[in-house]
Amino acid sequence: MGRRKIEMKRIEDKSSRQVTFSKRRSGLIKKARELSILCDVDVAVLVFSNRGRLYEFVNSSSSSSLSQILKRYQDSTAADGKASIAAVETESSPSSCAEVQTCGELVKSVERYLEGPELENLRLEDFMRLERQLADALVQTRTRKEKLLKQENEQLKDEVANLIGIPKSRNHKDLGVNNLMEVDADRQYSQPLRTLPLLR
Amino acid sequence: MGRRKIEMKRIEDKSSRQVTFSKRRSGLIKKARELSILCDVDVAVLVFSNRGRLYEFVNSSSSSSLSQILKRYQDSTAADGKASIAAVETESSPSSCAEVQTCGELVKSVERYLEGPELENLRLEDFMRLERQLADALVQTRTRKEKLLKQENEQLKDEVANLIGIPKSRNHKDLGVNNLMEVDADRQYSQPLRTLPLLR
DNA sequence: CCTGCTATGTATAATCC
DNA sequence: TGGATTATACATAGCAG
Repeated sequence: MGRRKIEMKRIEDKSSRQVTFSKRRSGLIKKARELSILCDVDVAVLVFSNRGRLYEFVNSSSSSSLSQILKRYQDSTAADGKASIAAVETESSPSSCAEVQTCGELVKSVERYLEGPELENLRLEDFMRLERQLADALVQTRTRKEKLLKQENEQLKDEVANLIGIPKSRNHKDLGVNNLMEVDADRQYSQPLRTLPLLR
Repeated sequence: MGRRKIEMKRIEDKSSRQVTFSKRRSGLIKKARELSILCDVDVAVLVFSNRGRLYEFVNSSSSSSLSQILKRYQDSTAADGKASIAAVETESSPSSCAEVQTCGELVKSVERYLEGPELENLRLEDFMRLERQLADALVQTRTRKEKLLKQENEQLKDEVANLIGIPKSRNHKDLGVNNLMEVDADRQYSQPLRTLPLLR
């Protein structure tokens, strides 16, 4: 991009490194702005100079959570290098869904193949393994999903049966229906039937 | 930068907006990587697609506080319903393999949906999402795998052509073959042909 | 929907002031 | 040290398969 091609390694000359930093930094931020505008997406760029100065770009329409995080980061660095930010406790959901946890574990181990430090270059072998694991995980997910859909369908059927089959008959029947409705609400099911087309 | 200059405003055509997003996103991340290397500084780029997917670049030598913040950010976004899926372009293998790294992070964030603390009871919705993510990851993995197989096949063909087509003719031809072998070794291909049956 | 190609528009390394 | 200039390398918009 300049008079001649440069090697992709740290520029040793301090002066030209500084010049390049300045030029490329503004170039990067310009690109980020263009991307966010052209494609209507949220983009954030953070550049930390060696002297600790932070240059950033965050498009304005960006979700508040992002800017909050960045703000929090700035605050924390301004105040104290580490510490101060509330740690997010990660605690897996205890019981239920053995299949799911299996799936999660599968996925976890698959992840290691791709991100493990020992793999400088990813090998074909790893992709073969990954493919199998993902396929398995997918099957398990589909199984679980279908089970949920089935449960839901049965509940809905009961509900319909109650509403249509025995209309306005007894009060305690209506009570039963209401209970089912409550279950649905608890589980936060939404637009259940619209999901069916995605099954396969 | 293309056949003609484009206006700096949202690209209305959905298809070309998607294409531009893909191209410019990778361009931006490439620039970020170059800046971090050439100038020896910490750089982070976060891009959120409209579908909620997160593509990011963070140079590996980045100060722990930065990566911690970003990691924490990922967790927080994974936790809320909006589902930003992390697709990290990690430093590990410098060039190439964007797809793979994307896949790895995809898998990682999918895992969060299953193990995240905020999900007391897993919802149908989550399984729908998970299914899609796994399917995507699977497709990406297959794509990458097939690409590797293709490359490898061509190299092997060349090699065979050199060995059979021009047997024992010239020394510098043999040298050519050796070079190809070295490429194979570099990329750590292993047991190539045994993988074929699993292709589909 | 991708993948690849090519003509062009941009970014920028080197240079000059 | 900080711009301005220029020759090149690079990124990418529009197409084609």
